[in-house]
Amino acid sequence: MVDAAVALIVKRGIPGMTLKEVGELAGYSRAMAGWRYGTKANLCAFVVRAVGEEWLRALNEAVQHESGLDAILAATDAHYRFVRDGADRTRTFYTLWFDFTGPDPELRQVIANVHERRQRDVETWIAQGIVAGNVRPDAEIKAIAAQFCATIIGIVYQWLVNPQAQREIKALHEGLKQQMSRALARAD
Amino acid sequence: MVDAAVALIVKRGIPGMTLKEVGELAGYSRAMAGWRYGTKANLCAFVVRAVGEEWLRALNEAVQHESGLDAILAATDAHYRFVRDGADRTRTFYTLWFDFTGPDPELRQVIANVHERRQRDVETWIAQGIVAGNVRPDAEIKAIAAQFCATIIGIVYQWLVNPQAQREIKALHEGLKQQMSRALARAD
DNA sequence: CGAATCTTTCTTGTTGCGAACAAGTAAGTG
DNA sequence: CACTTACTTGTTCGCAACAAGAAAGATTCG
Repeated sequence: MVDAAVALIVKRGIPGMTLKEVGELAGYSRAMAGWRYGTKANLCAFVVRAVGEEWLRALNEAVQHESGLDAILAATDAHYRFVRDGADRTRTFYTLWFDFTGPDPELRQVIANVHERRQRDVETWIAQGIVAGNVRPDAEIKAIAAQFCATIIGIVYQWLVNPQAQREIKALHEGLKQQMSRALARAD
Repeated sequence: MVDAAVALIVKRGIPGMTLKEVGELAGYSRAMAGWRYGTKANLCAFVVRAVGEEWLRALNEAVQHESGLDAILAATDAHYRFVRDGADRTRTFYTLWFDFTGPDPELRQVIANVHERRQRDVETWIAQGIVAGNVRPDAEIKAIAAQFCATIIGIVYQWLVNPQAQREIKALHEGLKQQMSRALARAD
């Protein structure tokens, strides 16, 4: 069911993903998706949560043994791979993510949660780096973490608008790594 | 008519902005908006172009006499004011902007244009700064400009999701200025 | 063990709303 | 009086949302 929704959103966008077709593509009847998820918004939220969990697991695995700047660099690389390899799911995830900026407070909450979790992870990495001594001690943790998350979102946006430009997406991730290095490296 | 569309999008999001209500809110009949713009997508594109032009004028005015790093800092400040003062129009602009990531190639073109124009402006500022000597000569113009634009978009995204956090939006703009200073300042 | 009921899972039927279009009307212009 | 422009009412089609039913187990009780 999630796969069907992903396929349709990638192909025709959110308005083009009809509950009818999701049901039929999954091998059921017209109203199946509507019955199981109640509303279209619910199905969307479910997809975001499903892919979000997947991504979080992949991220944890990639960063596991790192801390400080290294953790952030590893996370950036993992994000790039996520975009490159899981293109359809990642695209759907972020398409919905951007769509949830609307006025529905419940949907907003879904992304607010993922977003805060993400930002806190980054803050933790920086703080660990300070303790471990491989990050400059006067780094403004919250500000830099927020900057990192903002830039990731901006990069993803570019990719959504222009998926062909693989090369540029790669370059943007590299640029972000460089920027974080400048911001966090000890001035030894 | 544009005002009516803006008001409705701010209040209820894009799906909640119906052509019927736009027409009626503007003092006309049910089908007025549909008749004048043809389709809903057309009306949206029109609004984006209208607000985009407005913003470009304001930006030119703000940056006019600056170049190099100073131009970028002035542009960042202008963007923050745009968010702070023209909240409704700015919000609508970016709400549509994010929505146009869908599969409709014509709508994509609208943002691709604005986006490219923006990025080229930034590249020009940096190049001018190199010529004038107040930007380090080995700065990677395209990469840094792309980074700047990506971060702006990321910042706006945060604002769309959480409009209350004025303080944080301000901080993100300041952080961006700092980041650009680090990337462009001469290493004298 | 087997029949009756209950629950889960899915289907067809229906309603309401919005986008898009068609056909019309009422102004003003040449 | 033709003719254009600016707008309105009328209609169609598709989708989301809901309601009511059917079919296939699972559960309970004689």
